[in-house]
Amino acid sequence: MIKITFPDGSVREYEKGTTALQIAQSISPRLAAEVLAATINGQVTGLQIPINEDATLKLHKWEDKEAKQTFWHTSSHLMAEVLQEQFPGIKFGIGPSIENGFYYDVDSPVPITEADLERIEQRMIELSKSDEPVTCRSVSKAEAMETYTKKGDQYKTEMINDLQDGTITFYTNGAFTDLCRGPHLPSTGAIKAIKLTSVAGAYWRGNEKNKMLTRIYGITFPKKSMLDEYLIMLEEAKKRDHRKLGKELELFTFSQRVGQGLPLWLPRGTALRDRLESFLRKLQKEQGYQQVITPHIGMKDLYVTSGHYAKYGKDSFQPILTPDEGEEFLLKPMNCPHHCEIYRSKPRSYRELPVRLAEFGTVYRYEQSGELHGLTRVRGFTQDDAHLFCRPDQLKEEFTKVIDIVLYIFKILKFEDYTAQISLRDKEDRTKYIGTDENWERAESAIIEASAEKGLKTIVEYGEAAFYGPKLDFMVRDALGRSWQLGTIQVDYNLPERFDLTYKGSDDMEHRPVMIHRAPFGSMERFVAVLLEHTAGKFPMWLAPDQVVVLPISEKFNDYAEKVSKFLNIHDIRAQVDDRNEKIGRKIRDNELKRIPLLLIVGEKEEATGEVSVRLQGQGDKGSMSRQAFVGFVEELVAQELQ
RNA sequence: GCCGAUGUAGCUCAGUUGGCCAGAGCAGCUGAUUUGUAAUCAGCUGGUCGGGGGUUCGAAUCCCUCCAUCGGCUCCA
Repeated sequence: MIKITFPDGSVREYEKGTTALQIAQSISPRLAAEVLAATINGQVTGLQIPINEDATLKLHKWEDKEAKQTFWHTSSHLMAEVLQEQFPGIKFGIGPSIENGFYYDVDSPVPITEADLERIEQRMIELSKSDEPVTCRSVSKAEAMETYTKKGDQYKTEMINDLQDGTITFYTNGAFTDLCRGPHLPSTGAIKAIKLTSVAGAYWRGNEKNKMLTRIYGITFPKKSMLDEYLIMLEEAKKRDHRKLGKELELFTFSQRVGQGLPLWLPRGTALRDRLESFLRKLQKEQGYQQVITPHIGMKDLYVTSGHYAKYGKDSFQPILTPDEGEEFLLKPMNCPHHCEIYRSKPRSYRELPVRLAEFGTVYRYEQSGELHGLTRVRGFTQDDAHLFCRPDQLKEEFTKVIDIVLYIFKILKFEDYTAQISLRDKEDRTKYIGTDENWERAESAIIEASAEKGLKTIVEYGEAAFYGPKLDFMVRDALGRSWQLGTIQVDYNLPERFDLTYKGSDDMEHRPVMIHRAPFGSMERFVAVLLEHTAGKFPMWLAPDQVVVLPISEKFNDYAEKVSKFLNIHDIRAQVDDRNEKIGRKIRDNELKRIPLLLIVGEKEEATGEVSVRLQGQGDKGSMSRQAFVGFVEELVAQELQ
């Protein structure tokens, strides 16, 4: 007999070799029907695996991540079974579960296209109805190798090569057997709703030098209604796609003639961006930043000095040659070298540090064409950049103050779902990095401590640091669940060295300052994109390109509407008049769709009393008030938004 | 850059298997209407069917090529 300990602390005895599924059945048949995976002694495993010794056991229902992963992983095997049947000669790469569903990478002699997906889905449903058991078998490395060598499968044999003998298992569902670590569902019957979402190319093992395999994505659920819900959620998310909203709200556009990845900001988008910039400018001024302006190009030599040319020269727009002198210039891919030269423009004393140079600097990077994506990945963009040159002992404090700015922005704009990623050096390989161990340790601990003190939700990634220093990135998800880096704070020991930046210390000696790169928004483009999706285009009052639109009931009241609008403008409220010859209902509808936060309806009544009738976006009629009271109302709203 | 899909009016989209002067709704313009809280009515304008080349008596439709967009992969100072 073996003892099984449950999460609530209770212990039950079972016969040796009992499976988690049998244990679930012994507790209640209903539980057994709902449970999808188990964690045995901290290891996620399939319900069908016999337990041979005393163990702790946790059973997972759909709500648990472990259950979903198991469910989707089994789904990918079910899909593979169909693919093997319908595409003879097909070879399989890897087929894991992902955050939302699963995929399988395959190498098929016949191309698989989206047109095939529905047919594959149908067959998967058929197979799941027959509720095939999923069985596990341990095999020796030699046997595993032989199985796949016989098939001429270079992918699986390559994987087996990397595995330890004695740890290799095969999983079988129906006619399909796969090299797999598991875990899996006990049988495929639980997979009731299936949607194969897309086909895409993916390099074998993620290396672009390798062959490109076909990746088939899908998602499955235990119930049809859950799939329907998921698909509706996807539709909703698409409605907030910043590319769609940007077009609808006339914020930005692209032109093939101008070039791909080069956004054109329309008047309304520019108004929005201006508000964001002045908001940040004000915060920075409070923290002692100084605003600077630098040109859009710089001599190639500048980037050779900074080291960027060697590393990123091929990813930049190619050098511009002057017609006469034959000098080479680069469109600036970053602002740092220019700012370093500003630092160098005069001797610096320890007393004036930190020097904080800020610039909304537009930079150009030759991103790969396939990587461009709306406003989130472009070839020309404006960083809300600043470089802080400080003494090593000031590093942590400066770092903390930058975190404060980022957190303040997130708070004001109600970004609650973000994670802070701390990128540190690779633990094993320290040769990739420049700078002394002492400096690195100081910088890394400064970041870790500052993040902890600010109570950030952090994940630590080793080996993700830039070659010149560790960094802290703030990651936010877009409407479709894709993760984007917004704010970034990076420590840099490289550029001060390369540009020979110094300051005179209290000891009358020359010292090397530490540099912090930081961009709380990341870039104006990406930030506006994420903000658009976050707010679904309903910007807070203080940011909205148009805060108020005045709607006269008929043309007779255009003059009064104009008067109201002017009155509001004088009080720094962005207001316009919709004087189209349309019915009031029509004007309301159109302006609601444009996400105007406040609409003022004016007609005979209002003109007589000098009042305005107020409508809040999405909330309808709020009654009328005097013009002066309305100004107060707006000011109150804006003040609330900005705390 | 790579794999796959897509590209018809300013926007959203119809145009089955190649065959009358390429359509609709919205937007725009003109006129009527002068409106009280989410679409007033009528008329009109607007398209080298992404660009180029080819097949054919005939191409939005078939083929080639380039460009752009979308979904991924790789990359992201």
